Amino acid sequence: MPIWEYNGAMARSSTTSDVFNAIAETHRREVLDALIPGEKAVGELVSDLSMSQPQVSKHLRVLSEVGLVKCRAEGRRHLYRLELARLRPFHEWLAKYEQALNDRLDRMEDYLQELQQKESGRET
Amino acid sequence: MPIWEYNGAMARSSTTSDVFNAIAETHRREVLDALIPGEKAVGELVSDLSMSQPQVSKHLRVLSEVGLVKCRAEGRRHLYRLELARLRPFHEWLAKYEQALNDRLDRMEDYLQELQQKESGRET
DNA sequence: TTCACTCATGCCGATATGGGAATATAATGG
DNA sequence: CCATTATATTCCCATATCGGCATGAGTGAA
Repeated sequence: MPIWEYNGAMARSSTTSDVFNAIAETHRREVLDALIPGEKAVGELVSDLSMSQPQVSKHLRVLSEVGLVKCRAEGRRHLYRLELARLRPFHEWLAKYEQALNDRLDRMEDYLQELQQKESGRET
Repeated sequence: MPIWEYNGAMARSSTTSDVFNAIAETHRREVLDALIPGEKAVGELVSDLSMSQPQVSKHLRVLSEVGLVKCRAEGRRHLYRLELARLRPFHEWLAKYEQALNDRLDRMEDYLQELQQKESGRET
């Protein structure tokens, strides 16, 4: 279908280049977890987690595309390792909300202080 | 199709009760962002972000189901607010990796110290 | 009550995605 | 070169999900 006849119906925003989507899948998070102790070959992951080999490979590919893991070939084994730096977007996203929370608390504190000052002003 | 003839092909693990999946969608994260300043009605969200009303409502529903937002009815307006406490799963998940990172650094330090001791032992 | 307003749902089409099975590709050992 | 081991890729199906559109539901006002 030509793009100019585009219907308007489009599913999810064609992601998988997005860290948030990469970690959305339980199995993918399991793979990441399994890599915490350190570098592992695909086969090890397959037996550690109980997933099929193609399944693991595919998830590794997604994780790889978003940079959450890096691969190193050693002979015919492909060793994958975490790339923790790539969690940064997620970390920053989260931080934004903490910041917001703190700001709110600060404002509330200011408000309370203001109230107290008014109180003490009336008392003198 | 009867369940006992179940083929084996199953798409994603039927989520949407998973916080990680809830924030996987860009639009959903936009909704959350829009709520940072504070409680807002659906209509406000619709005009702030430029999304259709049903679209916003549906995303709010998902966010609601995983507890990331709470709703309060005021007349015919439905006011949604962030439920920051629900960000905790993210924190914990992230912490696991930061912990792992620190542990690795510690181990490396230990290793270096060990090396130094061996060195100094040989030097005496 | 009836109309207007605000939001939630249901239905539908298009698409993205995950998993299984089989197969291709790459590296190692004989 | 051939067999084996270790991964990656392809094909296919069932399902999940998104967005648009129309409609239903709840509340307030005339």
